[in-house]
Amino acid sequence: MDVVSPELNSLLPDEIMDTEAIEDVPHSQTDVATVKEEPSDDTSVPMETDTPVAAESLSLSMATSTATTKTTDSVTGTTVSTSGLQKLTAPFTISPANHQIILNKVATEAAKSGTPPQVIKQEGQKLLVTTIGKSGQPIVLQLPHTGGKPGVSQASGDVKPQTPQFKVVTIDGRSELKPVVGSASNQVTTLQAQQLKAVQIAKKTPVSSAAPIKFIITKTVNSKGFLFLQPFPCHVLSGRVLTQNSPVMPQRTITLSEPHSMSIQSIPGKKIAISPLKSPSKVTVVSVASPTSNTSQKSVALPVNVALGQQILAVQQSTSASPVKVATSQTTTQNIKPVQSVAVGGVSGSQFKTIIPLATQPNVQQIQVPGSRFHYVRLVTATTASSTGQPSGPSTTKPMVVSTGAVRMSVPIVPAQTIKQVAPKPLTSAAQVVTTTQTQQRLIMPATPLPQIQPNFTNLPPGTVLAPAPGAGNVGYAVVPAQYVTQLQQSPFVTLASSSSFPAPTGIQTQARLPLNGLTTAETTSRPRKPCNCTKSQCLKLYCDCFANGEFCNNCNCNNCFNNLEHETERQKAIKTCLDRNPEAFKPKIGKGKEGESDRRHSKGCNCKRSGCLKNYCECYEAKIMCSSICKCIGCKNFEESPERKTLMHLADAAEVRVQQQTAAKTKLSSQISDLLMRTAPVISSGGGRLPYTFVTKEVLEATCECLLEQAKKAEHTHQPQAEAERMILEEFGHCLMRIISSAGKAKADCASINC
DNA sequence: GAGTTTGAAACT
DNA sequence: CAGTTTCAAACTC
Repeated sequence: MDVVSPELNSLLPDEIMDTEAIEDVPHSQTDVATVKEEPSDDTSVPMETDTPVAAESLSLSMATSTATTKTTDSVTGTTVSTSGLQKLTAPFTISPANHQIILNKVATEAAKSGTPPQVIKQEGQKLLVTTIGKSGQPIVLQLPHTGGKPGVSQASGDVKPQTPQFKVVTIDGRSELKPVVGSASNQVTTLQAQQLKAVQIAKKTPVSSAAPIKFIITKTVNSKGFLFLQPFPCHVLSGRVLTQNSPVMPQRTITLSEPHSMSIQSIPGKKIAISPLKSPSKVTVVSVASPTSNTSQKSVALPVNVALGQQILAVQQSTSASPVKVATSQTTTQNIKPVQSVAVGGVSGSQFKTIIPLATQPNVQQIQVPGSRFHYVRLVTATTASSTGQPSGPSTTKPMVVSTGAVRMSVPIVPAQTIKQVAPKPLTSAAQVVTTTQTQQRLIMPATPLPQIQPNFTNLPPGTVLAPAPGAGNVGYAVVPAQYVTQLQQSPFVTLASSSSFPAPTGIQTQARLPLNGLTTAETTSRPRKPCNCTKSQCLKLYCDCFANGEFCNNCNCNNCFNNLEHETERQKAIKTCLDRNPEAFKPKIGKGKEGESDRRHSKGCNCKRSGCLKNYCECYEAKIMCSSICKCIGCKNFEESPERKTLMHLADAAEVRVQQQTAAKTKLSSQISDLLMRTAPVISSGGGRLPYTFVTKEVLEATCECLLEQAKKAEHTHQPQAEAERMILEEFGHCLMRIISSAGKAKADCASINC
């Protein structure tokens, strides 16, 4: 699996327009995203795995949401409609191999495939989703200009679907494209701080076990169109996500209530739970359908709270290699399976729906990002069970492999519940998630088969992401550290899907470092955690700081480490054990005070006996907080009036100041050097010749000195004051330098002309 | 870098 | 819940 790059968010338009009409786009379209054709052996219609009969649609509706994206997949083709797309600048690539959608894939990749690169552009809002035609013809979905201004919100409550302007285009120029079914109701409401964008792509349930792929992406954008990746706050989820799968039930509904803008993604037939993370974090959820599942998926209800400005990405993948189709909940000329729907903010409608079919391969590669905690994401295994779903339509049916770019979810996840329906529940203030500019991204990737362990989401480490375990109808969870996704940003070489035939999108490298919301990745990423040195705990006990902080071990010095995705099963068990022992084991020990840091205190208090609580053995002291009444320490010197503590603090402050000064000095020096190099660089590059100072030969130097001496004599003869004399000399020196530089330039020009 | 100290976590 | 053991980080030399 490929990880979505941070720019994926940027790709999402602020506004998405629904389109019902399909327009053919010339093959020469330059703005089209590259689509890779995926040969589909499966002539049968790819359908959702979880629901045999009814297609599932996921819809997210938020009072504050401003953008809506909808994707529909009909038997004959795949249709994606989006609304509010504003910023689509990154290439969007679909990889046939894994049925994955790759976002931000480098253009070179597309070029390699021999297909024209697909680019989603914000301006034209042309491309949203591409599918690969069965015939090998890529399909390009194109969105016409909405005319709406980005960031412009419509009056809340406006559920009036916009006119579908979404275009589906095949590379070969044929209009075989699938009718855009189901008009996405586009509801735009005024965003207080951010705008929500959700894109949902629903796919019809495959008749055969062939891989139905569903892909849901929701995205939240602030008023500036920036996407924020933020850790999940450990808040209670008030909303519920309902993903129950029933052959009888045509639709699945996930309801999310959020007072603020939010985005939610749900995957039909799969369960996705997003657990609360650190407040500013965002979560990306990717669910993968199990290849072997042939039965209806278990219904799961997930209460979900979406934080303001947070973004959620849910990706559902079917394991089968069959072509993926996207179908909207609305009727189309073609058979469409029921789709799961997710309603947010109590607003009904298909708004903010994004379903993206993904490759079914559950390959997972460990990606770790320092500093963050687990994201709790509950992934629902898509069942590939043979469903009553309509057989694949005409030859136009196109298998689709999609890997999406990074998705952000800022939704605390409540323990999943088996609920068929979730009533829209307005988010309470308590459920609010604070949105920050943090750019961390979360990715949920397929996990190895997991035992039926359903950790208490409320107690999971912040930032944990649960990935579905492949299996028939089984819902597995893979707890993925929030850093997982972030690491992708930092480590472009890491791919989520090892099996993916696609090379890791190189675009992630550069894109990952692109400033998001004015902050660079480095700025927004917490500092790397110290590597652990565990030898006996397998990094699966709280002794291990990595594990205790909900992180995978990365670049650690540990031995026999099980704190990675390769040992997800063991890891899950360990987490469960810890939670059984202490439900708050993964919660931060240092609780934030109500008012500032002064109120911060250790949740349990320390038990120091010999350190006087003035060494880092003491967790209170280590956290730079004073011991409190709940501490059981002996001989504590870590209190306000403690002279020892003050002395240590002063020393520490002084040391810190020195370090900062040194750092600042180094930074300044480095900057100066860089600036100098930058100034000289043009000379080098332009002329390719010698630098000006290389012309300062001995003769030139002597001549310069003579000029300066002459100037000094002149000042002396004219009885100029010393200051004036110095000024004259310096001025002359400046002239000399200018002449040297000028001569150097001329010499280079002459040389260049001669060479020519 | 090796050894010691320390206190949280785990265990009984 | 208390006592003991285990463990890895912090610390010292």
